[in-house]
Order: sequence, then structure tokens, then C-alpha cells
Amino acid sequence: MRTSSEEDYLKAIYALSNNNEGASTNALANHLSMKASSITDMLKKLSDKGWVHYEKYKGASLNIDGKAIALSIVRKHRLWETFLVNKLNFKWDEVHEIAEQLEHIKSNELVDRLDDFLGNPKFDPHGDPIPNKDYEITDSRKRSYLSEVKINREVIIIGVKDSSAQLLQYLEKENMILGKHISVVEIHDFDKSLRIAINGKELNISERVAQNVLVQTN
Amino acid sequence: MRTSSEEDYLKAIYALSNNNEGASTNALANHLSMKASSITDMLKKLSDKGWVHYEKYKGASLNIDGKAIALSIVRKHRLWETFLVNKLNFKWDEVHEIAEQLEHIKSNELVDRLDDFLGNPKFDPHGDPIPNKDYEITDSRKRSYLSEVKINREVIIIGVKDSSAQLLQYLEKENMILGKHISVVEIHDFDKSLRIAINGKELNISERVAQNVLVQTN
DNA sequence: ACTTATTTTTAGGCAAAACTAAATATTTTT
DNA sequence: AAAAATATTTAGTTTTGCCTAAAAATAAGT
Repeated sequence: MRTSSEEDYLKAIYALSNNNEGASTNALANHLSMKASSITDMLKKLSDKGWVHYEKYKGASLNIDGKAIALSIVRKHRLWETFLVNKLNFKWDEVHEIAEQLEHIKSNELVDRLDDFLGNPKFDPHGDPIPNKDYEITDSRKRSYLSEVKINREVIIIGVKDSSAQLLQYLEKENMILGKHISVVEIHDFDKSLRIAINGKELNISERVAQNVLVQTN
Repeated sequence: MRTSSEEDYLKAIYALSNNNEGASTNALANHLSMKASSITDMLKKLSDKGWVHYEKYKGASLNIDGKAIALSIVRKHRLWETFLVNKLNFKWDEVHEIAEQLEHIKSNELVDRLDDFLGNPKFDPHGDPIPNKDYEITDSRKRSYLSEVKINREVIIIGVKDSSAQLLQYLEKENMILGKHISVVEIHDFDKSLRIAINGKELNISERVAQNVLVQTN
């Protein structure tokens, strides 16, 4: 058995492990809005349980079992978000908090049935890939940030880096939603803001926004 | 704010308050599978929060706010059970435990949208009435236990008293499901078991089973 | 009415998961 | 390479929600 709290830590380590190394104590503390000392405590416990590789002063990384758990939580989170948006008509900026609770509901049968009920979706409402029953993520699309796209190259919006309600609401208002085709018309030297073409019109967006929009480049 | 544990206690007090009085410490301990001393602790806290009327040695009853919370949990529990059975094709004996978890998810918006999504059902898969958005329960059907029905009176199965998986599976096997019309053919003096007519056939059931089946008598 | 049985409360303890403050490691800067 | 800054751990505390064991109150039996 495991607690919701343990699941939160495993998910955080997964989120902060960018291919390369694991996650540092401070990064985890920041991500989870907790104090570093609390992180140290829990990392010891997770290490004892065999879910995490932890060495003093060297951060933590998931081992096989821990990664499976983390992926199962991510899978649940994204399936529930999809349910909330596709079936209950929530908007994409309203579902994160609720899914944070729903992701801890324990029942494999429930998750798999929900998956089928939703038609085995590959992506959630923010464009993030949903791990399948075997916790595999298959996403062959080449992705980059809008801030890195070359001028006049047509790309498709496929996700957001940070799915905070503020960003999502902004994008919604500008109709920069998933699936839209866009291209960068001009990059302003002064502040690196972009002029983009979308929906047959042109509009300006800040570098900050562009750094948080994921686009497909193939 | 309130914890899942507090919600469990309020729900238990609600369940054990049969119109008349409130619930005793021991009854709550038994219902919640906890020790009496734990109950006393929590009753003090719930009383401080203004949700429960508690007097030493005299048990506990819900006040206005506590009853509203209890009903909101009951509403969520029954709506989620309905979702699991009607949308995810769970069987009626498989949903209780999952709904025990789901009932603690916090979001009024979620509950109300779920209610609409399900078509504002009046009863859950076990025949229990679902409180509406204002926590009102409207159920004008006259109900009694099958064990108390007079011979040859036709009645309709509308619920179960105890919704344990064992009972539900038994009823399912005998096709004694909600909505079925039945009548008592004979009552055996020896053990008070019943011979009932259902689905054009006759079958025997124990007194124990009959005491747990609710039927509509009007 | 008084003794026994049952119920309930009190008192003290424990584990989980967070915290603060202080101590120790590591990293960065000069 | 030493000093300063930053990161991490240790040690001790708090709160929540449960527990056991013992004490006290209430209810039941003769």
C-alpha cells in the first residue's frame, strides 16, 4: 500500500527527471511547495520502499517500480482531465485541481474502464500524451517550443508547457487552441516577442508565452 | 475546510440516526470499524466545529450544517455509483468501495455536472434515493421489507438494506433485481423462509434475505 | 438497592507527514 | 584555495487520527 502523499512525490520526481539526471531536493521542495527537510524525510522512506534511488546530497531518481507508479498516476490524471473536458464540458483551464484529487483514486479496473469509455484517447486536453495500460507513452510527433520555430514555418499547436489557468485562459482568448495551424511572421529584436499568423489573422505574443506553447514540427 | 475522516463520521452519524435519536458512541465505533475512544475524540472535534450536537454519554446527532455535509457526501456517493454502473458498466456489487473514495472529491461544480451528465437520476443502482442539489430527498414510494409483506400482495423490488457484495451477488443470481414484480406465495412456519413468485417462477429465500430486500407497496 | 455488566470517557502513546532551526555538505565566487 | 553562498540534512516539534489500558458513568440483573 501507498499513500497519496507518496504518490505525489513519485509524480514530482518523474516530472523533474529530464531524461538525464534525477531531481534535486530543492527542486522537489519548490515543485511540491514544501520545505527541503520534508523532502529529505520522504526520500528516505521512498528509498526504503524500493521505489526511488536516493543518495545523500545527490538527489533522487525513480527505479523501475517507482516509475511504474508515477506513470500510473500520470495516466489517471490525464484520463480524468479528458473525462472532465470531453464528458462534463469543463474548460481546459478548470480541470487540473480536480484531477489532482481524482488521480489518487485506487482501482485499476476503474482506470481501464474509464480509458475505454473515453475511447482510449492518446492525448489529454492540454495535449499531453496519456500512457496506455502498460504505461507506455507513444508520441511520434516532433515537438518544439513556439519560441524556437523558424520564420514562416507552418506548425501545429499540440500542447502547453505550463498548464496554469492563467496561460490557458490567455491562449483560449486568442484562440490559440490545440490543433490550430500557425506560423511565425516576424521576431521583434527588442523583446523577442513574436508576430504570428493564425486563423487568417496576425497577432503579437510575448516571448514568455511562446516559450510555453508546444508545436508539432513534422 | 474538512477532512475525509470528518466526512466519514458525519456520514456515519447520518446513517445511524433513525428519525428518532442520534447515534451512540459504540454504534459509531462498530459502523466505522474503530475503537470507541477514537469516536469520543472526533465527536468533540465535530461538536467544536458546530456540525454535531454532542453530550457526554448521550451520543451524537447532526445539526443543520452537519446534516448538509452528510447529505452532500451521500449525494456524491450515490451519483458516483450511478456513474460507475450506468456509464462504466460496473455491476451493482462492485461499486461501493470505489464510491467510498470518490465521495470525498471536493468540487461542487463537478458533482452538479456529473448529476446533469447522468440525467439527474432519482435513485442509485441499489435503489437508494439521490439527494438533489439542495440536498432534498424526495421519495414518495411506500417501502417495506419483503419479510413483512402479506401473502399474495404484489410488490416491486426497489432496494436493499445492506448493500454488501455477498447479498447483491445472491440477488443478481436469483434475478431479484430492482424493478422486478414479486409476491409472497407462502411463509414457512419452521424457519420463516419465504416462497416467492417472480419472473413467472417460484423460489425459496431465507428470512435473512427477505429482511434485506426493500419493496414498494403502493 | 446493590452488584455486575456494558458503555463511554480519560489519559497517554504512536505513526505519518508536515514544520522550524541549527548543523553540515557542497558549490560558487573571488 | 579560502571565504561566501547555497543546498541539504539532522534534530526536535506539531497536528491529525488512530490506538491501548484504565477509570468513570450508565444500564441491567437479581
